[in-house]
Parts: sequence; structure tokens; C-alpha cells
Amino acid sequence: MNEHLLKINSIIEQLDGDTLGALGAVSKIKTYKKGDFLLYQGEVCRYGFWIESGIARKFYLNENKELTTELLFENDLAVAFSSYVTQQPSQEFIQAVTDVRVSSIDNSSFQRIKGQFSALMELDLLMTEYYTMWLEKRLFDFHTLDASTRYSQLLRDQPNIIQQVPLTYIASYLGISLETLSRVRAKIKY
Amino acid sequence: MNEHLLKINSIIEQLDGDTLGALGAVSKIKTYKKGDFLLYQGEVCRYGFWIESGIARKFYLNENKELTTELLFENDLAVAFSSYVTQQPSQEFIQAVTDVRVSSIDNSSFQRIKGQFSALMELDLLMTEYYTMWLEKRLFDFHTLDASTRYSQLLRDQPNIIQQVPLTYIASYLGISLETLSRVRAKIKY
DNA sequence: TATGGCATTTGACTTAAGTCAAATAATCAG
DNA sequence: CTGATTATTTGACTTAAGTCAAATGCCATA
Repeated sequence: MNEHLLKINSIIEQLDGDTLGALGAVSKIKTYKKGDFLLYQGEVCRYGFWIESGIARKFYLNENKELTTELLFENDLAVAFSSYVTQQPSQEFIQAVTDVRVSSIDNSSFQRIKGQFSALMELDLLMTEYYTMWLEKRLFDFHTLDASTRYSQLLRDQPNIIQQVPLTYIASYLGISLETLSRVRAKIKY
Repeated sequence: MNEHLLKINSIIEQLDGDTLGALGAVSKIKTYKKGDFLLYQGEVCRYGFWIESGIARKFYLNENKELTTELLFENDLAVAFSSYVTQQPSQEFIQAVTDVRVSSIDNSSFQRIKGQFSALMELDLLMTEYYTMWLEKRLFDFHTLDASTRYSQLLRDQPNIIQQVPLTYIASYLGISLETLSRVRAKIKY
């Protein structure tokens, strides 16, 4: 799965000038302040947000509770996938967790140039595959690991996340209540 | 999301003779008896299985319990996605729930012809997108719906599934114990 | 059509995590 | 610095679903 990232990077590095030019022409740098929304629920996700710096999160509301579906860091792509693909209203919000700088890519323009530059089609596929494998793992983890193990694993894989992201978001990302997270942390802390 | 299926079908219908020929050359009809395994855990998923008839399921083992990750019917594609994409050993089994007839497509050959026929690259992307949206919905449902609601929804969306698939598989597909499913059914039954 | 083997249901009890409420702790503006 | 606001922890109780064990139902075949 990590090898897949290398594949993606290698494709990106090998993009020719024309393709890069076309890509540049449909992208635009934007900045958001901490707390700002890159996308609201109900809006169509018309842009893919490539994160240049900062942290963002995707979440949705369920019974007045936020559920964070993804935490996004530098060089991650933030999109409300289903909305982006179907161009139907999004269930999800995308929000800046810190100040954020993104390169935003217009979906319809990207669709167009994908037909002209086959490397982009391949890139799109590879990135979608990566997200899909990530989703499969997330689903798997929810079924096989308890709250405490999911937290330990997050700590192991992204140890710095705790300093950068408030516990409320971590808890909702792990699919547990803030109180449960607090109790889990009390036990694990060394 | 259903519109996405139409898109996929329209691409399939518009495939030219050359592409279809290439596709046919890398596919092979196979049949399996009820209970047979199309793929074992630990094996690399070298084939995509397009189901011509019958029912299959994907599942993995966790603490000696089976967890069904997907139920597959006619015109579904059965693959252990992560294994198929990375060509690493699969966590999942694929098993025939009834007698099954599949058109199996060799992964490495498909990768090759994908580079030659761009419609196939696009088709691959569209089908991956469809699976990804399905996964997102599944994850969403697990977080937002209780056992009983998930069952009712399955009943609503695929009412005939109950006659065709043993309750053990349904339960594990819904991520609940067989006993809980039985209790849920006792209440809902009209 | 009797019987052994699955499939399904029912019962009694356990458990992980949630909820609600209150207490601390940390942070930040003035 | 200081109070106010927000973040985090702790406590007491509830709940959805799991577990283990036993009972019942449903066949397929010999």
C-alpha cells in the first residue's frame, strides 16, 4: 500500500511539460484560516484540494454530533469523494483545522484534461485506488479493533497527530466519544 | 450513485471491436460449486471475477469469526480489492454461496491492455469509483445506523437476499451476531 | 419416514462504549 | 495577572449488542 504511494509519486515526477501546464492552468492557490470551511454539507464538491500546508478534516453531522471521516495533512488530497465524483450535494463538510494553503483543482476542467493527457487518467485511478484501500482498512479496523487499540494504532502511525489536532476531532475520527477517548488515554499513558 | 452505473454501462456498450477482442482474450469462463473458494486468504488475487450467474461473498476471519465484507450477484465484480491492486497476499477469501459461473480476468494482462485501450483505463476508474462510493456508504451506515435499521435497510434495498443467502452470512455482512440478527428479525417481522 | 446434522431462535448474563452531569485544567483576551 | 471560555477528565448510570448455552425447527438422505 505504501508502494502505491511511490507509484503515484513516480507518475507525478514523470509528467511531461504539456501535462503539467494543463494541470497548472486548472489549479489555483487558496488559503483558509483555522476554522474556515473549504466545503459545506449540501454544496457540490467542485474542487479537489491539494494541501500545500496545514491540516484539514472532513466530517459530517449525525444527530447533532460531528463525525470526522478523515484528517488531512500536507500533500494529501481533500475531497468529498462521492460528491466530487457524482457532482451531487455533499454529505460532508471540509474544514481547516489549522490555517491552510491549498492548490484547488476544478473538477470539470480536470475531467476535460484527463481525456487529453492519459497520465492524468492513470493518476486519477491510482489516487482513487489509494483512497479505496485506505477506506477498506478503516472499515476493517472498526470491525476488528476496540477503541483502545484503534487509538494506540493511531498513536503509533501518526504520533504527532495528538499535538496538532484537538482531542474532540481525534475522538470523532476514531468513532468514539470524547469521554471514552479520555479514559483510553488515562490507561495507556506511560 | 446509480447514475454512475449507467455511465459504466454506457462505456461498456460503446467499447469498440478491438477493445472487446483484447478483453475477451484475457478472460476465461470458470465455474465453481457452492462452497468452493475463488480465492483463499494468503493468496494473491490475480483475477477479477465478473459474475455471470450465482452468488459469491467476500469475507475474512477475525478471532475465528467470519466477517462477510461483500455479497456479490450477477453482473457484480468480485475482487479482493487491495490484493488485486497491490498484488500482495489477500486478507480476504472469496467463496461461492451458490453454484457460480464467472468470467475471470487476469490482472497482469488487464494492466497491459489498459495501457493500449484507453476506454479500459476509464472503465477501471469508473468501477473503482463505484466501489469506493459503496464503501463510503457502508462505513457511514455502520456509524450512523443500529443493527435493526441496517437490517431493515438491507431488506428494503435487496428484499430477495434473505431467500438466497443464509442468515449467518447476512449477520456477518451486517456486522452483528447471528443471535442479534434473529432478535432483530423477531421484532420486525410483520 | 426416521435420524443425524445444520440453521435458527430463545434465555440469561456480560461487556464495551455511550450519556449526562460535574469537576478540573488549560488557554487566551483584556 | 485574572476572569472567562474552552478543552479535558472523572464519576455514576444506561444501553446496544455480544457471549454462552440450550431448545427448537428444518431439511436431506439412507
